[in-house]
Amino acid sequence: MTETGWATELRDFVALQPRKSLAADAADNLREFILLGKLAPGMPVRERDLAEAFGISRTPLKEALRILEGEGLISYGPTRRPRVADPSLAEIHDWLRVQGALEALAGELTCQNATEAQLLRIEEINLAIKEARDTEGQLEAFRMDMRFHEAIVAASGNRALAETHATYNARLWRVRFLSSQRGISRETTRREHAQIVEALLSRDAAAARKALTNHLRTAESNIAATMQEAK
Amino acid sequence: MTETGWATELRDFVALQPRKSLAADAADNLREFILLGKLAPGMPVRERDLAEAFGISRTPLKEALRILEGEGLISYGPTRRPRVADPSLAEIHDWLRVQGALEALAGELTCQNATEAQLLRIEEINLAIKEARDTEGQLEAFRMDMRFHEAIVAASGNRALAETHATYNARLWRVRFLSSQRGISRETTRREHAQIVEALLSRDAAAARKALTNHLRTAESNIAATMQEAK
DNA sequence: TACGAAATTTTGGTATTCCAAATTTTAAAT
DNA sequence: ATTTAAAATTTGGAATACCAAAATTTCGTA
Repeated sequence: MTETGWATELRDFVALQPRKSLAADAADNLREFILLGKLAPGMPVRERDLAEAFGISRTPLKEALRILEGEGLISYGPTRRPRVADPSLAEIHDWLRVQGALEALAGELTCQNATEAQLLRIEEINLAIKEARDTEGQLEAFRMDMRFHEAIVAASGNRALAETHATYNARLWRVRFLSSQRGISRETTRREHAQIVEALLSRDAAAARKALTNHLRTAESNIAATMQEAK
Repeated sequence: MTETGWATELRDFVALQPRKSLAADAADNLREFILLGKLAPGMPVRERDLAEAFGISRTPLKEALRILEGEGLISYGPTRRPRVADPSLAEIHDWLRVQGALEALAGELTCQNATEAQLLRIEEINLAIKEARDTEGQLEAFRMDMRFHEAIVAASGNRALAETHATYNARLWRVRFLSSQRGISRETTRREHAQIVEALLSRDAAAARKALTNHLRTAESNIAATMQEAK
């Protein structure tokens, strides 16, 4: 009997997502390690050790390092030796400015293009953040916060924007997480998120741009404060 | 005799620039090929053939493909087979929006941070564009135009912004080049460039943002027209 | 002739190996 | 004890070999 119907359909569906490579897996795992601080910033990365740790050869591991280089999590020295990135405050400042511009654009586009359902989903996530703060741990609440911003960018309908934004999110994840741990300005965050949601729901592009830009500025000073006292 | 003085200094200086790898070279060459249209958009890329053509093995060539993937010049299908990217008008539209946001930010930052010398250099490049249009060929004039925008972004002093902008430049290079070949709206370009330079020289951040955003809108409609009639 | 299945070829992913550059260690000289 | 040169080690870059998945061709059957 020739295969037909749902079986074929399911197989095609599965086939649509590119089969994950060892390199992509390693990149995911390594990213997690770096973001959670299990690999200290500035620490040299030895390909052979890491490859052995992951149980893969150097070839895919090298590729994983390249991926993370693109995300700013791994940096290469003048002699091509990789190490865990250790961005200065000035670099992070630069990243936040770009991230701000991207989110501001996302806000505008989302006001224009998002479906009503997408906007409601954004509002929903924002409400879930508060709950997560109480019921789940800090980390889960932080993850929810990231998802809030991702949802806004996704709703813009601009795939390139979403991808570029994602790489900046990766670079900034750790420092933003540390900053959020300080627990300052919870009330400020709540208010700024409310402003963002309100602007989006009323599809006021200018207000959305303003609210998101302002939100990033706040993040900037929080991060600066965090890094100062960490030093 | 122990090596000292200028010899050591020179060696250290040379050592500072990362030795370029075969992969980086191949990426440069391949990028050129794609941008000049010697590899048609949509064409499948066979690693073995290309590696042989470049006289290198597949290992560094593969890496070169990854680099160009990051720049949007190579895309991978569901079965991990690489091909020369063939962006739709919708995708290009998305890219231009992001590029616009990046340049708008660059305009703001340049007004704040650029040295006087950098601003004069930007003005100088803009003047050189007109000359190149007469004395040199179209391609040289186009390259000068790219340099104009690069100089603005570089003057912002934000390295991450410059890098991200560069990747979008790479993606958009070919379609912008084709669009510029149509030769329409030379006068419009001249006027818009003048507005940009004026805003920067007077360090009027709001005006710079506006002028650059507007310039990108113009590029957008030119490109749309070019692609329509090419189809 | 048209269709489909099986055999063949092609292709990218990965492991292994070798090599040159860079780093570290060792040892000798002052 | 300090410095410097040479030897040994470590490290990333690149070539090669092999494999499984995918695409193509071949060939038999209706």
